[in-house]
Amino acid sequence: MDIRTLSRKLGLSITTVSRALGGYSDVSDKTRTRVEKFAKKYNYSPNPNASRLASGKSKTVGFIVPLYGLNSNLLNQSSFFEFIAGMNSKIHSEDIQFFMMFANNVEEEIKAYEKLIHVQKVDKIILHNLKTNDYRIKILKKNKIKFVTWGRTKDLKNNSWVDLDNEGSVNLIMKYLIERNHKNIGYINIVENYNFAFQRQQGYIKSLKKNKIKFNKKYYLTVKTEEPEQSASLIKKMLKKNPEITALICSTEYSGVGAIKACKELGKAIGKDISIITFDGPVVETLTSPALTAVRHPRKEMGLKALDMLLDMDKKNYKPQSFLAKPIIIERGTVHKI
Amino acid sequence: MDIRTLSRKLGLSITTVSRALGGYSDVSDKTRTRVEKFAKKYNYSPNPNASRLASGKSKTVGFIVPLYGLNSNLLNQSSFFEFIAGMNSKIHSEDIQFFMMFANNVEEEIKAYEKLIHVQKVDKIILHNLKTNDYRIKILKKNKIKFVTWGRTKDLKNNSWVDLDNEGSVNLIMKYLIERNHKNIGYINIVENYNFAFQRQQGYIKSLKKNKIKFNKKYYLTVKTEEPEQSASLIKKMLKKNPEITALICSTEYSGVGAIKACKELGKAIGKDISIITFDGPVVETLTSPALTAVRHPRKEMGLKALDMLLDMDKKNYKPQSFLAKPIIIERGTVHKI
DNA sequence: ATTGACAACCAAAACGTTTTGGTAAAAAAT
DNA sequence: ATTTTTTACCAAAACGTTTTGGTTGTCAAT
Repeated sequence: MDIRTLSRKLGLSITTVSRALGGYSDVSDKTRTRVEKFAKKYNYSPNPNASRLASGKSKTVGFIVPLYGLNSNLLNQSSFFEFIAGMNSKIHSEDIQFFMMFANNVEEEIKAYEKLIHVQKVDKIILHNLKTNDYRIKILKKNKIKFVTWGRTKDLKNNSWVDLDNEGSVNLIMKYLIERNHKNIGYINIVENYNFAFQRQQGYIKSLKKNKIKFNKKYYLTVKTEEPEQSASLIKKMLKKNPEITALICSTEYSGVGAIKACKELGKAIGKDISIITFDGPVVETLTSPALTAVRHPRKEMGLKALDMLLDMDKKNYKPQSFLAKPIIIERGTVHKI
Repeated sequence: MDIRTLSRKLGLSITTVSRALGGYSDVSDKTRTRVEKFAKKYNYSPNPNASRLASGKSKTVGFIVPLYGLNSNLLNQSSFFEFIAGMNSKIHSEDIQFFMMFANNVEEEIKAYEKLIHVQKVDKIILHNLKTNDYRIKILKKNKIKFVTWGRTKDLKNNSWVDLDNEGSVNLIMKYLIERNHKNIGYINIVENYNFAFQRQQGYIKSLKKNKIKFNKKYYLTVKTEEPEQSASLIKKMLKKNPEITALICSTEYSGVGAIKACKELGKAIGKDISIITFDGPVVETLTSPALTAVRHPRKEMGLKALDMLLDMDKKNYKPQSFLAKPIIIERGTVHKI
């Protein structure tokens, strides 16, 4: 069914049918509802290619997935695909399409953006993993392509972004632990030149202050790798020197695994003598024994919000927005009450 | 740059430019190379929407990701996204686009297929997770949409598919173990009503026969869940009753984790007294201690092949194809030589 | 010298929409 | 009663390609 035959059935012009379905005000309500009825009846939906061609709008959201450097392990991170699933869920209701490309190195990435912009003519892009002075920003601005970033950045003013609430999640954990009478709380972070790691460190320090607990640097350590072994040995040292520690917060699931190992080796009963709580790593959390109590971020929601913002940008009074994903705690029994 | 201005610069008609770039034979080689040169110089590439509209071909590959039932945990399975990355890599070279949708329940899935076919007018689809008497097959055949399946099925004759070589991978493992003088090899499978589990069981039995080792049903067990604990307790029992077992093959990374636990609890030195080898679970394998020796399937390649097949279907002499992904072993030290 | 085949090109139609620039009738303002 | 505005509609152009159905000129075969 195309618009021509539909308009004939209705006894209307193609124009009127198009404008009725497009929501224009120069169609009477009576006619509009009639058109909508017929469209539904005959299962009409505009040919997307014709529509995009005629309107000059591609209605395409671009998204490039880097698989190199810091992101070479990305396919193993389910959180990433939760975000994508969140964005994509908008397809069900909105007339948009996605153009996702994977890039195995910088050259491929640059070419991918070129393709997105000049061949596919996407009108919107979701950016993530921003670097300082990011080359992509220039390209996007030059081509006047709207974008939302996943992750905050100081480089950009007045842009829309979504991000994890890292400070908030540490706050949440601290509150959770302090309510259970923990005071000597250790934090195992990943090196702070990761943005999220820095934010979590800040959250830890601020939370302590708020609860009038002195920051003890002996309780705070950073690891460089994602290897559980490294964490394990550092944690073991920390716990040996500071046996008064009753709870450990681990910034990654890898250090969570390390923490379990360290505690076991020291003969500490997890969830009895010592508590462990970790950040979202859904695949790993339940494989440890005991399964890890963890903080979970609603990444699907984050993806959805990012797309909402992108779609909102077409509206007249659009103002930059931001969204912090609020975490929740999933209890599994590695945290005890004193 | 559009084709009109390009053709003017060349002093040729639009038709000739289009046909030159389209590879038609009614253009002289001289002209064709000239056209190609200019196209490159002026960075011309046809507007995809105009092209799709005029040709009546959407050049779109559809792919629906179920996130319910058996697949509710899919976003946590990196292997899945490796497959997608493999398919998508074709975007870099071919003039195609993907239309991926996530479905949270059957209703959404059905609607998603409708959308794919009637709104987006995809001309090709990759199907996976086939059920017997799958409703989707009927829809696709009715609408004459070409498809390739991920996973073999007996329901279909003469269709193209890609799949893991489950029997082959068990063969590979058995050979690997037997070369290291193992004879009493245990197998921890998941319940055999999963297709892949059945194929692996067959591989195990055939491999034993080929190597003239008697199948001992005491060495073979199946687990129902993905919980390591369940595997651990069953494996412990098995090893207690049959201490002569020197190697364990685990069909999932979850039972791999269980196996490690069981062996530790029995005081067996992994990689010394007993060997453990598991199937691909990249996130988990390296988190255990010791890290697990595992079999890895090239799922990216599988995705790529699936797309190759789909594209080949447009050719004249197309015949159904199939592709079995050949596994490799990643050594990490949980397998010893006797 | 005529015919047929072939090579190389092209004008115009087609694809299915949206948008532009109207018109006619009805309603409101003068 | 006339003019202006508003409402509700429409014909035709535009979007940028591909495809159809040619034409023209060259060369070989008759």
